[in-house]
Amino acid sequence: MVDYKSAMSAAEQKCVQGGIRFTKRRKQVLSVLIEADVALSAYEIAERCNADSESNMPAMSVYRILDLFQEQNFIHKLEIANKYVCCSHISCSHEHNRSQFLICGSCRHVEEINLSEDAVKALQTAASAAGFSAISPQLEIKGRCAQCEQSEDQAVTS
Amino acid sequence: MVDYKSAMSAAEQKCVQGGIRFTKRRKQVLSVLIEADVALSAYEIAERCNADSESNMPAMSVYRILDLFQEQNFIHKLEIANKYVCCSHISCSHEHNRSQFLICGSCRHVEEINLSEDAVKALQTAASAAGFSAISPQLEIKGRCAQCEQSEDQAVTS
DNA sequence: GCCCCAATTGATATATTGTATCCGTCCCTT
DNA sequence: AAGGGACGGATACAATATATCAATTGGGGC
Repeated sequence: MVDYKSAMSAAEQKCVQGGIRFTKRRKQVLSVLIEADVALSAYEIAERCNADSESNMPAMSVYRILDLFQEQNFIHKLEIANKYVCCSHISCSHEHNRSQFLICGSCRHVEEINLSEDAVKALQTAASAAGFSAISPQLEIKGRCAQCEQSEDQAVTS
Repeated sequence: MVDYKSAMSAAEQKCVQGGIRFTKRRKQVLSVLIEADVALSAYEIAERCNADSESNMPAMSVYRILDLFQEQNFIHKLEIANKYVCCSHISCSHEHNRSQFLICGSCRHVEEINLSEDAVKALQTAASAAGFSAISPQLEIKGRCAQCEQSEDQAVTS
């Protein structure tokens, strides 16, 4: 995952540089995403914000903050799962424009992977041939995680 | 797109083989998807079914029929766009287990493409390394279509 | 032909995800 | 201190999807 302190301070720094406030609300949301070991929906984020404190985080605010964080490249939205994850490179200072996610079609478990340059180029070439000028640097691939594969095997053989 | 008559008769035949009825409702939904030149949401399908006839197609029925059609490989669900398209190989008799879609992040326009075997293999290899036994044969790639790219250029330069 | 059973559809409710809008508040700049 | 823009509160609502149970239909065996 991501180191909590370095991620939070990196985010704060980037906000300051961008003329954006790193408010209490925003800290809450980012904290939840950093500490989560799974992808979370907007409403799950709101729940977790409200779990241990008196704060009442409305889902509306979560969506607004998630939009902002996506613009700032702090997080990724997984559109196949309708869930959100902290960018694993949030504390890096260099640019990182590629990220690929494997999403289990059964349990929605998410893994971030790194594709080879060649694979990405092949995708881009195919896209260009179809008139798409650029593909998203973020790729979502649906599959089946090892655990779900195993439990299905058991179900079949039992 | 897909030839209407051959697609409908192929679907009917496959239903019979599978012990499934190819009912009026199901014909309606499949017709709409074959004749549509774009991906449609479930509620858009319901609207189109109800547009020109007295039939009152509830969204609930559309979802049920879409589920069935996905099992039968008549259609694909584009999870990034929450829309549905007719499988371009619905009238083929051979097996076809791969399909890849480009989805424009701006206008949600969809193109079906064919990736090279090598590209698919590269994806599968990366997935296996991350513990995913198999990736979905259906890949969705978000990008930007030529038209949206152009209109954004105009917006920037104007 | 008739009856039964399973598949299909109808009908209704509700969950989940996301957007629109308007206003109040807070903080920074001047 | 005042003006103004960024931020959040509150509310409503749109869009997508699932759950559940009852009614109907249609095909196969008698």
